[in-house]
Amino acid sequence: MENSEIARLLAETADLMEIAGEDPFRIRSYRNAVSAIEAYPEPLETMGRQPGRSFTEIPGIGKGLASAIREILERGSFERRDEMLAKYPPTVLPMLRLQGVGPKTLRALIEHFHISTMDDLERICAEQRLRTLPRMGAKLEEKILRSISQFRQSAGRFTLDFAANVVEDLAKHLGEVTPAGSFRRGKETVGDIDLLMTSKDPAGAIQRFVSYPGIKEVLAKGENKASAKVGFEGIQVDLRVLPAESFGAALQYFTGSKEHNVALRTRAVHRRLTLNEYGLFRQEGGERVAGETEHGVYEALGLAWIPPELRENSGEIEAAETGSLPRLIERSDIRGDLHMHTRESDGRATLEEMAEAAKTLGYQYIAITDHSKALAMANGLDEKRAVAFARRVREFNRQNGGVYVFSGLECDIKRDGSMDLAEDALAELDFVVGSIHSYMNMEAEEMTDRLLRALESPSLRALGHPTGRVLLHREAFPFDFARIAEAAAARGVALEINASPERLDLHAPLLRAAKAKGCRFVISTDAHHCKHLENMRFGVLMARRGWLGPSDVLNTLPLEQFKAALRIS
DNA sequence: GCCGTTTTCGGCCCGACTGTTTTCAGTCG
Repeated sequence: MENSEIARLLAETADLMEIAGEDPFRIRSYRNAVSAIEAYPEPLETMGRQPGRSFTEIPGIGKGLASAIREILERGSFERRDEMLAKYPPTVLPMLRLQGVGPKTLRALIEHFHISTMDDLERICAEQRLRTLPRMGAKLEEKILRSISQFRQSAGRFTLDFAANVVEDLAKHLGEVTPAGSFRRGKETVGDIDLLMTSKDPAGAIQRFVSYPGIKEVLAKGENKASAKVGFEGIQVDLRVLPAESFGAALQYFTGSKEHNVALRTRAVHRRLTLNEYGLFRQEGGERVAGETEHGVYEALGLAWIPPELRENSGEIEAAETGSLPRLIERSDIRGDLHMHTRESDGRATLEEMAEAAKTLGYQYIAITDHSKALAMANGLDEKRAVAFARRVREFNRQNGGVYVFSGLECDIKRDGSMDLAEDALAELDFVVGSIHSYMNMEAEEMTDRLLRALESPSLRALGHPTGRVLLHREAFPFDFARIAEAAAARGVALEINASPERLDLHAPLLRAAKAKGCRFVISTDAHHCKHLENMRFGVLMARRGWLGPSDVLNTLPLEQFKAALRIS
């Protein structure tokens, strides 16, 4: 069993305990354990088999949780979870994710209306019965209904990191598979996963697939194709086993997008060719022109091979025809990571651990950007602590020859657009990221003014997660993006591509718009522990979808050039 | 439930908004 699954069971139990109104400190311990386990580099299952070792080695895990973990590894659940599930069915849990619904409200709803699903809650709100409860009114009914509808829209979609884990696991089980579909295009959320492979023994490959232990339900099983729901969340995976001669055509076909494929097929027809998932053929005589490789298919259509991230029929075919496709940024171009948190605020690792992890990734530099004081819950830094931290970082760099650390801050942009910390304190820091974490329900005009004012701050280097969206959860807040991009370009403030798979903010259309306005970018992980640093790849995918090359992204610069860009000696 | 002790108990990040009230509980970050 994976660490993430153990963490999920504990988190679910903590949610249920919260609804039941149990001791908040005990619940906090569970939540601490969840993030400790998620961040833990070693599989607990392996660790549990090693004599002389105990889960209490992990900070945040004591005797009680260690025994719960042992129980989970033995039988897939533990006593307290079973108890809680006897009280409340797991179907109540998704309702906790709705805006305006917390554990207390949910408990009141369950007790008064005996609801157990989101459908029940929707009905209560639609019938305007929620308002019969104390302290609940029409506004909450509306808010919940809005939130339910948004939840429905995102249901059945998954974040990229989740899909990546499924793909990696399946690849271990199946051998060489090639993902296609929106996953291969690097779309920020995916609905299902398409996997392709070639094999001399298709039946054997299909059999291996349907016997994968993570499979929840086999939806279809044929000679060359099978579909199944995989994992607890039930993401659909389609596997296709193909003959080698049509692999490239199939890869092209199943990678899409639909719009891109329509344009390609039209192009083929103009050339008296026909393109399908089996290959590219002459209309007269049916002779195969291409199909073994994707490159061959594009070449036969008079096009350069198009990177999957660009295949949205938004100019890439024209560029491929004229040989003007951009040289896209790659993960190996990245020299540093400029947004991360440590224990100083709400991160889990120390500055030293982050620097070490960055070194392993081959980086030359990082910026530590903990939260500022407005995020009290994250133990954000005030002026005094920020300046002291900058001193500590300078000391670290003197003593340490490895990765160069820039002192930074993720400074809250307050309601009026001013910075959370005084400018003289910010001036002590090397790299200030400005981010909005509150008052996201402003009108567009007010929000635009707020961001414009923030961009006036002389210390600001980058605008963090600029639209504030959280995938599958919260929409971007409204503002005039074109004006902000123009102002950022004029002020020399970089726009962040936040690589956290929950955000992936900015996304492709905005990146292209911003690039056209002359903006520069940084790709940053917003890591809260060392493992998160690996999310850089998702940020790079986003940048590629936005047609960005290395010269558009500041953290491709080697250390000395980056310092020069910041005017740091 | 964890942790660290002033070591077997007592403390454990908190400030502000929202919608509902008419003084504040619950949510959010």
